[in-house]
Amino acid sequence: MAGSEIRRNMPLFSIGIVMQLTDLSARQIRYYEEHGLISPARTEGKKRLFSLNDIDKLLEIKDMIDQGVNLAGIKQIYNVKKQQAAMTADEKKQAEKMQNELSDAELRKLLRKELLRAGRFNRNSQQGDLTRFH
Amino acid sequence: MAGSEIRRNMPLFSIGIVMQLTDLSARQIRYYEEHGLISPARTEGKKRLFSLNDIDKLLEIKDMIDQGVNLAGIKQIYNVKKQQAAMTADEKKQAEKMQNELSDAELRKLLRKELLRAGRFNRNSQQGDLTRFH
DNA sequence: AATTAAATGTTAGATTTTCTTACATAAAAC
DNA sequence: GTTTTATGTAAGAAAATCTAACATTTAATT
Repeated sequence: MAGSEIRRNMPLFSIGIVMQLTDLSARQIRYYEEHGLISPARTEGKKRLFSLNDIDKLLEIKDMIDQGVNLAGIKQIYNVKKQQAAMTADEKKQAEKMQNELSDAELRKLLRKELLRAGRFNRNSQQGDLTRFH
Repeated sequence: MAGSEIRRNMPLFSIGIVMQLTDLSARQIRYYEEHGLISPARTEGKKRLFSLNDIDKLLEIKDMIDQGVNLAGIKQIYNVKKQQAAMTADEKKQAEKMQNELSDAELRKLLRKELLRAGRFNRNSQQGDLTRFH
């Protein structure tokens, strides 16, 4: 599953298509980029080109937005995910301990407010559903 | 495999991307369309939007061109394919018989000239290879 | 070999899409 | 009741694509 990652990161789609596929406005998509949630590639002429992964992520974001999570929350979630992905198995155990003890105050506040608001969360697979497209 | 057909026919790609993916010039792509080999969708503003199937077909065309088949030959090949696809099993038997007897002169000429020029043909799977992209 | 036809390149001007920036507004947070 | 957040909207510029025409090269025909 090495080549598949490349393929899913290949910049292929113009913003117009992504709008249709995600039902997001151009404004929304650019705003999410502005806040670092996605980083679509660019053509020489600076037009955005989105990958399948970008679209997946936008669908995830849309889901979270629909569930009332604000951008700050979404950012934190991605930060957490990223850290976890970068951690080896036993680093994770360490982190779990830390999480339960002295995680920084702001993160705790956010996580409590955004994530623990009912079990509406993790209900669905961590991944935006793009199976209908390819 | 019903939905997958829909997905593969979904108009998603601008001509710029298709150029990169196929290594064909815009002129070539438009020329092949002009001659009915592909029929990409259009945006409201008349810009072409290509599907995965369109791209596959262009890769097939490119292969055939590279092998020295001219557009007339490619057209015939698609005509034959299309007919075959539209035929039921026993219609096919019928057709095989006919093929071996009284196919029209021009088609014979073309097929002999273009198709039977060595076994360079059918060497590769009938399908443009797009696996690297999705 | 000369001529015609097929396939592609190139250019020009028009149109469409996307870009950035700025201001406007509704909803949410404080 | 302000501020902040998320999104809408508009304007002007830049990029990508469009069609149509003519130019060039390669292949086929006579």
